[in-house]
Amino acid sequence: MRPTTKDLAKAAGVSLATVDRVLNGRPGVRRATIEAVNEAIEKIGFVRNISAANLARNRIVRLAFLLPKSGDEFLATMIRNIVEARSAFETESIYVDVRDVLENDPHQITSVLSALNSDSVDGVAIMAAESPQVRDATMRLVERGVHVVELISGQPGAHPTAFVGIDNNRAGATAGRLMGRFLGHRTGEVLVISETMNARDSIERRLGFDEVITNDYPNLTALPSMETYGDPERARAIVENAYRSFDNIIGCYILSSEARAPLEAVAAISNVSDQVIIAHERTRATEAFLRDGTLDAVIAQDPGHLVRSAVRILRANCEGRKTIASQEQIRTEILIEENLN
Amino acid sequence: MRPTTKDLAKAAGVSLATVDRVLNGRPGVRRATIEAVNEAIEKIGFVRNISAANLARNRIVRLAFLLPKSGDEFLATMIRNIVEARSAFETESIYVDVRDVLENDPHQITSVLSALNSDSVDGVAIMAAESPQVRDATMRLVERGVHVVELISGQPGAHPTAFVGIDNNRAGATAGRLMGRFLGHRTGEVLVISETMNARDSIERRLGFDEVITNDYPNLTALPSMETYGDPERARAIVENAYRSFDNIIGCYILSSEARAPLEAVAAISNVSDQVIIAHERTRATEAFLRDGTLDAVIAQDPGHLVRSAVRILRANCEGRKTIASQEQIRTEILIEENLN
DNA sequence: ACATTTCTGAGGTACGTACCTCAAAGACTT
DNA sequence: AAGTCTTTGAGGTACGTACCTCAGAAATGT
Repeated sequence: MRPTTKDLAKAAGVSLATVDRVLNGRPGVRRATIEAVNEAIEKIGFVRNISAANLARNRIVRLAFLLPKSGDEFLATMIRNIVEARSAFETESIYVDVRDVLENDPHQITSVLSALNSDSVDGVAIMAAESPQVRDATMRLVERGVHVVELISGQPGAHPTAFVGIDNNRAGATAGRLMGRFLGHRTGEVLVISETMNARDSIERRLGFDEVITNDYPNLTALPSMETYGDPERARAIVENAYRSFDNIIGCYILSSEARAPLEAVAAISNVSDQVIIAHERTRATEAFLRDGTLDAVIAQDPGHLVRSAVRILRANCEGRKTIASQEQIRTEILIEENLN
Repeated sequence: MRPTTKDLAKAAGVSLATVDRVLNGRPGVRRATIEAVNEAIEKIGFVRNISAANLARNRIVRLAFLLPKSGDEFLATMIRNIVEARSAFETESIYVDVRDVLENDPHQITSVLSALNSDSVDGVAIMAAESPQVRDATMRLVERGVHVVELISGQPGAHPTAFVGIDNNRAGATAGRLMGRFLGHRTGEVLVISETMNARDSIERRLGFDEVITNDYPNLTALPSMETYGDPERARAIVENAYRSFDNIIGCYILSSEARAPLEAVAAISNVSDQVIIAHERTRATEAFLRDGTLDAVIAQDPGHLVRSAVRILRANCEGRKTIASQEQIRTEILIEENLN
């Protein structure tokens, strides 16, 4: 049978109260006694019974996801994953709340963050474009005792908080490699479309993409990033303009998570079967485009994994536990038609 | 505050004892009463406190992994993942045992399975080549009250047991598509190397591969499968023979999980940079070959995910719970150098 | 109306840990 | 040696569920 605190007390030659003080880091125990208890823990292989601890603590974990407010299909998928997993979380006394934050408004994000404190929430997963204000507000939130993970796009600088997401430089490089290999020896231009190049993740993807193309594929010319600002009209306009200006576009890399509008514009204006088109994130739209051959590959991260990973990390932080590192590594997935499931 | 069984009893207008009978499926409750309790559960949103339940039950879950005994690096990785996750499992009162089963010996596997019963183990994850004997033994094991999942390669036929692994047909098709796209318009032969073509997974991969090559790449000829029988000497011999017999080999697909020996043979005999080489499973060897450019792509399934998924499913089965389906879907991953983490 | 069976209630103990109080032992200071 | 401060022990209650017993109520059959 698994040893209990009682066994531990006996093994360490101390009382239950002292064992309790050591286990829960309470004051008033001599260093020598603490060490004796720790040695006994090693010796008898004591492992805290989490069920009993949770029950005794009667503690719940309150988490919040702060997500941009946008019609983005990828975001909708994220939210769906959170909602789907919610009942499973509640089973473990984890209550997850989703809050919309205005997109691209550091001021509003900051005010939301400032309103949070450890009385109302134990952990927060933040998905926000980088900005000094957001970063500072995050720091202060951490100082107020709230655990934080950064989701998908991290804030720059020294990180006291965990990051949950893929390495965007690597993701861009992956896209670049596939573009180069799928195009073979063909010579021409590659269109690069982004919602905005102000976001850290877009910049990193672009850098990774360019590095591969520049180094290994002299036959390809990656055009300057064109920004849609999330506007389908504008997307269509810049795509039309691009295909008018360049007469040998043989590839297209859409590096933001909302691929639908740019893809539809490209499909409407050019012959997609002559081009290699690569986008990001698995959504209903990108899946459909993969299946009908419009898209050649999708670089994706699993939203369900992102959500569960963020929750696991926050919970572990709240309870002072460690996580299985390999389980929290978000993979940069390559999707083609054949491996959709 | 979260409602407890006491609240539930009050809401349903019955006693705690009756609530307990309903919740744990004990006999001696009228149908009408059961329904009243279930309605009250819905109404007040009662969720069983798992911590308390586990504590009260004081029940542990004993699981066993039955794995082939082989020097296979992929298997070693699997075992490493099990061992690494073990302490995290023990935290949740799950005890995992790993047992070696002789490879390719249905008789021995069957005798091991026959020796198992619900007194010594609650759930078993089996990884074994298909055979009628193993299948029957599995069925009998299930009848003795032991939960079973089939790992990586499932037994054919009607499945009362869960399967944890990828769709090998899809995996083969994925390899075929990448082979075709990476080779572009080049014309030539593609070598296909397998440890054995008796295993279900190998056959399925081959079928998926051929379907894509045959339908979409008339410029490519997939050669008949060559079997190494796990013998490096033999691997070298058949590879040498292949490159002597065919003078225009431009691709190589290694479809079994042990890619090292065939890869080394191919690298020693031919010029790998002129060929597209695709293998399965992420191991130290395939990672190194991806990094040095020998391998062009790897089709993989995450061993850590396999292990955790098998354990989660078995545990849920033991406790009569459901799992989050999407979490247990093992992805067919495409790995190139750029997305190795 | 009776006996019999089925159903329900009341009450208890147990699981292992957290957290509390109070007393007492020990260490240290002057 | 007396006083103060630190450390330890003993004992308690609480968390929410599982599982047990036994008595009594309700439904069923004759």
